[in-house]
Amino acid sequence: MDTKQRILDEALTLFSERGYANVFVNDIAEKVGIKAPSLYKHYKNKQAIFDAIIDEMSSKFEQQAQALSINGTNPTADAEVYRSMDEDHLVKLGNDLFAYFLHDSYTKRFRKMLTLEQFKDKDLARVYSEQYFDRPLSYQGMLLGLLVAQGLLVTENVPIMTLHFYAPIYMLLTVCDREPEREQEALELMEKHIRQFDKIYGRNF
Amino acid sequence: MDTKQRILDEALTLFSERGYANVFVNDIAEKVGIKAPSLYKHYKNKQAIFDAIIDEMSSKFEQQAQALSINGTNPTADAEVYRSMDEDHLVKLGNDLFAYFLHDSYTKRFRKMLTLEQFKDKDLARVYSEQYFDRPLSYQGMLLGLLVAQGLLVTENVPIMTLHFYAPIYMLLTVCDREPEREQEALELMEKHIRQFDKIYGRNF
DNA sequence: CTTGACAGCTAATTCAAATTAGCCTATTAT
DNA sequence: ATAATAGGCTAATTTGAATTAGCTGTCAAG
Repeated sequence: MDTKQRILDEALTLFSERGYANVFVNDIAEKVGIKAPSLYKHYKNKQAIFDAIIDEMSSKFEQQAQALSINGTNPTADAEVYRSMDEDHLVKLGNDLFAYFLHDSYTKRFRKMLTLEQFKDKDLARVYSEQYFDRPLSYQGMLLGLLVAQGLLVTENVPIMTLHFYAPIYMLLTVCDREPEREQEALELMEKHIRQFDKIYGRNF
Repeated sequence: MDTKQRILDEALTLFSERGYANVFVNDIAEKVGIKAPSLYKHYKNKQAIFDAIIDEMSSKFEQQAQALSINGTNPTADAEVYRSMDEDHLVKLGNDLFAYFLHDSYTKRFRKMLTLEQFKDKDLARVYSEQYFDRPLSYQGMLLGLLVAQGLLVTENVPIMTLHFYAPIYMLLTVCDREPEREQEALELMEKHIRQFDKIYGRNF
């Protein structure tokens, strides 16, 4: 990985741990293995590093949005995959989602960084909400909607059902971000949550 | 309010908007209407102001824990209140909870401040989780447990049901904290959430 | 082979923010 | 009445972090 990229990577790590203001260009340089002034060969200033991270993100999200969709271009094709969905499949879906959000290094660091910077301006607020509220609800709503269409889940209100599916996952995720030692506990709650979700919304027979 | 207290109050406001590191003692002094060096007559340094806020909080929470319990010392007395609980009562319970968390000035500023400082150290992480995860789940679990005992709600797993009740509320709250202009939208989702919650867990007849 | 751009370095420089020094006044307790 | 204290002020001082200046070696292109 070239220096320019390594700077972003190390900066992201530091920003996610301490927040922008508590990270010094010196810290970043040190992690990269160069001296602070050398950073300026690659980025105009500290803010430009931050901005580059946000930009890089935005494009990675585009890709990710595709990748998460198992067969992105054709939602009805996904339906095949879920035709035989049962509780264990749903648990797996939830666990995978949780594991991805929780352990994907890039995702995790970015989320933590945004958590610390979300109130700085409207743009960052927007990015956070998009990424961790609107988009997941919309994507999962689509998936769960397929299950409803299949008759595997029953509800009159898919968006609210989706909220019921996702909100606990989101909340447990934030717990793990701030207290990683509670991950096991969170995973157990996760599984119970999904099993109960399935019991509640599953076709009742 | 005396100066010492006003300092805490203005500092809390600023910390909640910008985070500790982005607030200068000068800013605090200005809001209070004194010069920066005068702050040091009241607090040893900037960190001591932050610490005092946290301490003050912790004690307010003690009180609050009592206040929230309608009849704190005697849970079974609460049961009376809820004997005739129906969907509209539940909506009101949720709305009140939401409105309190969202609009109580002190609570709101403190929550936002903690959001920005939660990764600084284990203590702060603990305080956040206690206040916005463990305690609400435990308290609401108690209340919802009463409704289950009354036969007004049905579940085999009260803690998970409580998660289903609270997690969406929490999530919508964080949305409003970062995008206050979405409050209306959040309130509507809130109400739908609770109505669906009631439909799901309510006795089915 | 030599030139220019790239990416590093050390040594300033700048600037802003926290804190301290030392003075003044008003209230309060003796 | 006066001495002590509390709480304010202005004017330093200190510190530390971001950035700039300007030098150097490397390597690829002509």
